[in-house]
Amino acid sequence: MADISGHVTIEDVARAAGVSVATVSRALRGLDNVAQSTREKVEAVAAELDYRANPAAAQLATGSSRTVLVSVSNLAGWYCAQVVGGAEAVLSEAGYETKVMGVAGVEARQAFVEQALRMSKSVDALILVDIRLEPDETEALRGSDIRVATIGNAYPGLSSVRPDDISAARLAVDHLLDLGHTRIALIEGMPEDPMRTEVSWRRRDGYEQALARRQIALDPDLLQAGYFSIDGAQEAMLRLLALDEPPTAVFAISDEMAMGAMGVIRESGRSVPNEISVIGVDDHPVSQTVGLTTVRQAPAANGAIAARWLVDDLAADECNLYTREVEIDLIVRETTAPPCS
Amino acid sequence: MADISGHVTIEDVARAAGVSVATVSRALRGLDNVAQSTREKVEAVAAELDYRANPAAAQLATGSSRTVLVSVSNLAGWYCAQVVGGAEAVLSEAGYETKVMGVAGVEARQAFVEQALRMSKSVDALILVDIRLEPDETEALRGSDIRVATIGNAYPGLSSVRPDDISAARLAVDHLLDLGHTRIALIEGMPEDPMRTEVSWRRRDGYEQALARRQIALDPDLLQAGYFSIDGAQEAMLRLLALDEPPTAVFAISDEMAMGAMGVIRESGRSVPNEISVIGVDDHPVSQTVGLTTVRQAPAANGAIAARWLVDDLAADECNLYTREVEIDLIVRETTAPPCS
DNA sequence: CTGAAAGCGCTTACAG
DNA sequence: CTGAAAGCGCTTACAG
Repeated sequence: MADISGHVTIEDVARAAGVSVATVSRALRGLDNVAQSTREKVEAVAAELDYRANPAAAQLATGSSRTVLVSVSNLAGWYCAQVVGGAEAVLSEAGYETKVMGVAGVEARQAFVEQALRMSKSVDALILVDIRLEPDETEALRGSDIRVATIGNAYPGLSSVRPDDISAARLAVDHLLDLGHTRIALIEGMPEDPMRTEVSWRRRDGYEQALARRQIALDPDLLQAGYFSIDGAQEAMLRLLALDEPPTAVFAISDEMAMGAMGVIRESGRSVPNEISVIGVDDHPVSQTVGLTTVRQAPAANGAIAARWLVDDLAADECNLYTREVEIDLIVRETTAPPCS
Repeated sequence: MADISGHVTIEDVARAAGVSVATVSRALRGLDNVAQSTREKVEAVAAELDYRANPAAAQLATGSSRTVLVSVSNLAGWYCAQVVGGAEAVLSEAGYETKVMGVAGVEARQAFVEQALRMSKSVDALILVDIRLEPDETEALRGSDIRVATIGNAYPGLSSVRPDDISAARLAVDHLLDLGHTRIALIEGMPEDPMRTEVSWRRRDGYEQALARRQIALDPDLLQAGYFSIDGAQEAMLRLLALDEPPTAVFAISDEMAMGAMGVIRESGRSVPNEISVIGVDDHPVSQTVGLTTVRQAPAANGAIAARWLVDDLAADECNLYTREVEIDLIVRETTAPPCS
């Protein structure tokens, strides 16, 4: 911490140690063709001078930046923050730095691949979380020289990790069905393209499948968009309550939306779960405190998995295609109960 | 998106456009000493070749990386995620990339400044959120050539933005006092050093001041560490309920902790707010859904403010010292009421 | 085991 | 307005 020496270069170290810059470079990076005594001297001098290699120079020479970019749809949201946190932990552990980029809104989405490609020179790999890719974009990414892994969505030729969303949704809906509900609402993400994420429609698929198995007809009135936001879910719930025949249970595809819905239900004077059951997905940290029944997913672990793949491939100079579907569990708490009859 | 050309360099563009690399460099960066016709030709060629400047090379030549690092104590937590999100939005808007680094745990904390300094060559500025600095570390940072801004804490010679935590805490406690409570518990962050953040003790100061003004003696039993986590707060609440004379109100210095406490209170069969009032700070998105009374702070805005300072200074090639204390508001909802007597 | 030298892809005085 | 050339600070064959 002592020296604040503006700019100590490898040359300064070489001079002070009485060796060539090549030797300094080798010694400091731990290459094995360096005499032990030389290495020690170089290390001592480097430490004394408080030398730190300039990564830009190293990158220019080697072509590797030792940083990975994680692009997320909503940097500040719980889900994305978890993924970023999980990824960053393994990356920094492995000696990589992590860059983040938020891709919010349609315009950002449009420019995204272009921007990612531009950054491809300053990044060794890319983790894409919950960003929907068009086929030509998938193609462009696959053709570029950076490795990519996606979380939440899966595309041909790209590594991906995601929960089995269809099963997750069926688990939730079956739970409600088992309790005796038949009028089950779905609060989903985006109603339709262009930002609509795969997660949303996969969970809807699960919802539809679960109902179909029990011969329950789909009622379009019970499908409401909540846009993955609390506000959106609150409005969706308001619409559901205004129905001639409101649902007796609601499945929201995120815990935050489930909590938003619960708030609205209670404000309307109805009780959860006695009059309306609510179930979410995530197992958000506060869900436990409000007793929300949910389907757990562990986004931090997903981020860590993707980061691990990338780091391993980078270290081995390989480029494998990995895919992983992670398990989900139903966590029954106090917001679900049989319908009151 | 067409070309996946592994490596188009400035030289390729120069050759194709029939000019020198110097001219390409000037034209593409919009410098003004370039003939309009030349610029157009160069731009056309660059676009056709899908050329993107290698940032590492630019950085080596200019010394600037156009990226800023934001270091946070808990990347995955709501508060930090908000700050990062707010900062990233203004940074990317201004053409900067953002790196993140989690500094969790004591070991990471120890190595932190060293690491930040090492990264100082690949970063133009640093935003430090809720990381406690020792005087010599502050000194080292101030002496380095990167600009730094801190959020949550303030240090001599470094720019900082933070809420007026003392007032925030007083606002919360006064609210409880005004309702008639006198036995008010505090669930704080870390009980003591080394990771204890300034926020925690500032809010405790506010708590103590508010009580002192009303001549209410401090009861050490009512002070419990919640470690800024839900689990921690739940345990703290359990200890409070086990007291011979439990509190009639609790002030938790974060909403998540407040919600954790609420859960425990309700599980114990007591009602909120009838038997025990609860107030938090943050205005976390789900707080609204559970009706939690709180003191609002806007971490995303703080991140944006700090980022804006840095970007402006960088653009103007200045290095100003900014400080800002942001306003906080009391949001009264349904978890606070007069004590039952 | 070590050094001299070329090269990575830009930017920026310096001439013209 | 434009070009030739030096330089940014590393790494890596290539010799020895």
